[in-house]
Amino acid sequence: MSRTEQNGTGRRRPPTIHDVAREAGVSRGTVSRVLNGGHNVSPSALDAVQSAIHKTGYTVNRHARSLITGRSDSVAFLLTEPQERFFEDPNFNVLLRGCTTALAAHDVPLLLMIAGTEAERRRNMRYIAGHVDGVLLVSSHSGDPVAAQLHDAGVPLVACGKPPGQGSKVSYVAADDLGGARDMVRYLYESGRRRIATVAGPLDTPGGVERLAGYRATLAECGLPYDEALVVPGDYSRAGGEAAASLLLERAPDVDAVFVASDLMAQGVLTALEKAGRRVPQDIAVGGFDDSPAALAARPELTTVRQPWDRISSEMVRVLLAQIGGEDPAAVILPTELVRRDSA
Amino acid sequence: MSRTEQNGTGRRRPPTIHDVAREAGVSRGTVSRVLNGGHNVSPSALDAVQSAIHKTGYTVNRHARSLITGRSDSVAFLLTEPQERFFEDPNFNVLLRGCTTALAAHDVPLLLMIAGTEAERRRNMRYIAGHVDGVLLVSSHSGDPVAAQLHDAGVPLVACGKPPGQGSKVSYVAADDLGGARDMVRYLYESGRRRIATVAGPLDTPGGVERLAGYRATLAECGLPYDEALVVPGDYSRAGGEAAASLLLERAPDVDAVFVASDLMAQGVLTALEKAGRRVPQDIAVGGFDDSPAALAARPELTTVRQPWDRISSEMVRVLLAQIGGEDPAAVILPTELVRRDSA
DNA sequence: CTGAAAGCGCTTACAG
DNA sequence: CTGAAAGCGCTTACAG
Repeated sequence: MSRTEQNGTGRRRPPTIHDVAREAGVSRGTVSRVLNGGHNVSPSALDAVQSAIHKTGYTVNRHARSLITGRSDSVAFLLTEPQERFFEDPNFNVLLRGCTTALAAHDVPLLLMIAGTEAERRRNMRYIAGHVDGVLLVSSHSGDPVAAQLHDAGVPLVACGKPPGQGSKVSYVAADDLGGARDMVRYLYESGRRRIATVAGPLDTPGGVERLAGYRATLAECGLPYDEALVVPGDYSRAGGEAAASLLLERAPDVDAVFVASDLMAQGVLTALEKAGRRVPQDIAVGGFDDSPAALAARPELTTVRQPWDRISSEMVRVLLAQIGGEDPAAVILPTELVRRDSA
Repeated sequence: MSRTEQNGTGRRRPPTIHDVAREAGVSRGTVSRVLNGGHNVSPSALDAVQSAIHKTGYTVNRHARSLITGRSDSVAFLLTEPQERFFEDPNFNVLLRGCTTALAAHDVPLLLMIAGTEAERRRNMRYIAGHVDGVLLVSSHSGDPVAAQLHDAGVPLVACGKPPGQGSKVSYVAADDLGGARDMVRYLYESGRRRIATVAGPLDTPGGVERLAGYRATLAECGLPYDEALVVPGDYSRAGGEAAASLLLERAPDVDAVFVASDLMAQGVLTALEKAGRRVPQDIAVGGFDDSPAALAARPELTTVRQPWDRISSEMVRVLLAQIGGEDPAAVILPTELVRRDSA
């Protein structure tokens, strides 16, 4: 039975470097050199090998390569979020798809790992060390030890958003939360609003903190007083936004604008305002954050702050691959953009 | 430098089967036998190896194992949907998470592959053959050739929903779409509705066809006439549902119930009915399909047909792993359940 | 039940 | 620029 014939299982035995070498009339070492950049290979040998590769349909056996290089040429996308948030929040999809696509361009497969429970987290950590070249980490809890653990284990890592309490040892990519919040609040001010409230994100997440800081700083810049009654914390969920808005209307019935720290919460805010009989934007202007699919699904469509998800995911991938290649960690902050629609 | 000391890169050199064998005082072959089920190993050797594994912190090098076994011990989750649907439809998240978790229980990593374009599809197909033991396929287009291609390439495969035109050669797991539609339509009938319309799914998808068939059959069983004016096709998107409902109100203003083939479309239907000033469920009852997170986000909350996503994903994984292990393809149909909430 | 040995497909000094 | 050779960490007949 020749090497390329059917074997018993119905799968063909794929060609190896040896088949290519024989076909090209060179040694296996030369074929390998061609595969790895073509350095120290004569033009004629290069040519012969390339057409032999084409003719045989050869593709490298990654297991054999990984065994010797010690690299897996794959990357994990590790999500440490409770189940509900992953299902509800469209931002994760955008990010996951962006990273998958950006990695595919480098021929690097993405292993999806989800750690909703402590047991899953341990299992994933065990797998990561030694099976994956690096990790794209999506996690927002300040209590989450996974960034520190991965860093300590020497695993190349880039987080989406600044991991709390990691100083600058860990790479991350984030939008300019503070600047985005500032743009929105200034926009509300310039459209004549003077009682501007905010539904904040969780204050144990860097994004939540920064957006609130941007709100507060801009109020000061505009000469508006900071009124604690106008600040309500949220949890990035739709239901949380609705509850926050109800509370807000109770505490400050004269509010004329709300900056909401996420589009999903803003959807909840819209629901609460509608129930309360307040018109948006006539009575109360509502500004969101993210420009996620939720912004377009909302009624009215949300004026919001766009996070550049495509760039966030491609930068995460770029920084991670660089780090796997030996570069030092880096933090990347990307600008946001105010998107005007109907809610403010 | 001993084998377990730091090397230059800050990573430790992980223990190998050789370290375990030395520690346990047996040969590497015996260690390997323990690793692969412990057959033909004496109790005392088993014991020595197990504690040596524990002591050294040994984990198998999957690359070395794969090189020799020819298996990768990994599985691809291949999504061939246009970008928008993946972002909008929460069903994908539920399925993706379910499969990830079910595979994790078998220590099998999931490679996420997304093929939105023809180029991505080709790249993924090239990667799959030889790098992955099997594929979980999520794709609904009747024109999609990927199921046939994978099958022809001899790659173990299980689809979510019956792949169009594949006979019974390809394994799949699906909900009982026809039965679910029947339950809903019968429920609407029994609550007194007599002008029951439907917003159907795409008719080039098996789910769309089956749910429509269930609608039609139940009408007949209830002695209601089949009126083409009451049947509007949709595309599983929210916007499509809204458009369909507008059209429906125009064609049949006396409609008193709508069975909508997906929750996301049902959200759009609710929006259109609200705009038209129709109360739900008083004037018009609305029944959805999926029991996705969209059903709970809708106002009023949707009465719908639950697809058992947890079981669908775990069955997909079970059937795929069985097939990788040599079993024949199989089709699995899972029962649905009517979930009563506020919209009908 | 066990060990010695071959070999999976590749990369990489090494010597020329 | 090139080939011969060692070796990555494992599994699996084979002989005992």
